[in-house]
Parts: sequence; structure tokens; C-alpha cells
Amino acid sequence: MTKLFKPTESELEILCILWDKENATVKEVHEVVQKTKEVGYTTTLKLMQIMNTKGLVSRNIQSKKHIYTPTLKKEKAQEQYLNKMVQTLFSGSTAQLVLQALGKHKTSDQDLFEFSLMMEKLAIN
Amino acid sequence: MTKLFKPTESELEILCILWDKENATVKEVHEVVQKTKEVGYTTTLKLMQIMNTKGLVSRNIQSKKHIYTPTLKKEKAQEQYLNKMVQTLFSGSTAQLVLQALGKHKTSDQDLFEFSLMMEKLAIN
DNA sequence: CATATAATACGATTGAATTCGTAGTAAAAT
DNA sequence: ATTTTACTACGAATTCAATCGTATTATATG
Repeated sequence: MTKLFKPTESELEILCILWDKENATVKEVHEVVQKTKEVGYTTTLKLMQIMNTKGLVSRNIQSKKHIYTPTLKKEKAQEQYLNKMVQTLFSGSTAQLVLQALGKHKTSDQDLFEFSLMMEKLAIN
Repeated sequence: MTKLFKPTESELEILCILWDKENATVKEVHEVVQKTKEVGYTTTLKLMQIMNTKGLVSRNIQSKKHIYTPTLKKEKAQEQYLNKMVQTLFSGSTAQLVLQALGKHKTSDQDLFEFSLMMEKLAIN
């Protein structure tokens, strides 16, 4: 059984920031958070402390400025969220999800090229 | 501005059941819910009542057994969740999401065929 | 060294989702 | 017609996420 990964909304936001920066202090994270929403510093701090106790992040305490690092790879999170979405909203069919995704959005030439490469690979297997 | 659609976890579960059945009574929904989790009948009832006041479902009160119907199309929900996921976890790139989805799962010949059709359509636009 | 500055720690509050028990009501069964 | 059964209604308790204020501690600066 894989340990479950279930960050709350705010926790996911912080994780995204950490993935972006590899790792960061509370201050650095908070600066980014503030661009989106009006919230106090200690709120961000507390959230990150909770995330630490939950095991969503680890932290280096050497310096006074603790440095937080996400424990989970972004790719793993993407995979888990995709899986869950496929299960709950697309009757377990990844293909349906892909079709829906492609149908609704603009797709660049570069994207199309990458897709065709991917499809060749899929066709071979 | 479109009214926002933000069901909670439990509400989404119920919506999925309703989408599956077109519409249903509390009892019918509860029977499905119970397969997943241990929860009392009145809990499901209350949730569905709340969903009604929120406008997530409508209901027919003619008979004693109220019949609930989702107000939102499943496709709309799929779209919204996909969008949100693309924004938060895939840097706004649908292509990235699609590649990740295709990379991780088995894909049937039928799926490949549909993808190629879809890509032709995309290439033309 | 003393003071100011910049962090963290942590308790307490708020609000929302979830849960359930009890009461009421309509329908069905006897 | 009375009783039982099957629902709905609704208030109350619980849990959890989110927020913030205050206290404490470490570092930097004069």
C-alpha cells in the first residue's frame, strides 16, 4: 500500500511553489503566495510547519531560516491527480480524458509534433 | 462571469452517482455510497439537501421519495477540473498533461485511432 | 554587550464540511 | 383505522483547514 498523498488546497499551492524553486524558505514561499491572496506571514509559516509534520515536506534547520523541500516529486503528484480524475470523472478511461483535454484547448504546432512522436511510440508497444 | 462550481469531495462523489443514473433518490445514491464508505443514511440525505440549496442538484418533490437530478453536465465538470489541473500542476500546458497521461497508461488501438482523428482535426485549425 | 530585527513556535479562534440522532410525516400493511 | 415502515427535516456535535496574534528565540548591528 502506497502512503496516501492528499494535500489540501493551500498545501498544494505551497507545494507548487516549492517544486518551482526546488526548495525555499518560508519567506520566499510567502512572497509568492502573497501575489495571489491576502494572507499573513504566520499563516504561511504554520501551513508549512503542518506540511512538515504530515511529511509533505522536509526541512533543514541548520540555519535560523529553515529551508523546506517537497518530499514528493511533482511528476508523482501529477500522476496521482490524473489517476484520481480519470477514476472519478472519466470512468477509468485515460483516453476519454485525453480526448476531452485536446478538444477544448488550443494546441500549438510544437504540441502536435510531440503528440505524433508520442503516438508512434504508443503504436509500437 | 460563469457561476463557480466547486463541490466538496463528498458532493462530487454524489454527483458522479447522479450522472451515472441520470437521476436518483437518496436511497439509491446511498446504496452506492455505502459500497465505498461506512456512513449513515441521514448523512447522505443531508448532503443531498445541502447540494440542493447550493444549486448543485435540483429535485422533484411530487412523490414522497424525492428525486434528485444534477444541474450541471458532467462534461462541464470534466472541463473545469481539467482546466484547474492544467493551471496548477502543468504550468498551463494542456499538452504537458496529455503527454503525461499518455505516457503512464496503456492505450488501446481504438484509442490510438481516435487520437489520430483528433489530431487531424487539430492540425487543420 | 545591548538592542533591534527577523525568524520560528504555538495556542486559540473561526468557519466550513461532515456526521448523526431525533422528531415529524406520509405511505403502506395489517 | 391503527400500526408499522420508510422517508424527510433539522438541529447539534465533531472534525479539520485556515487564519492570526503573541511569545519566544536566534541573528545581526551599532
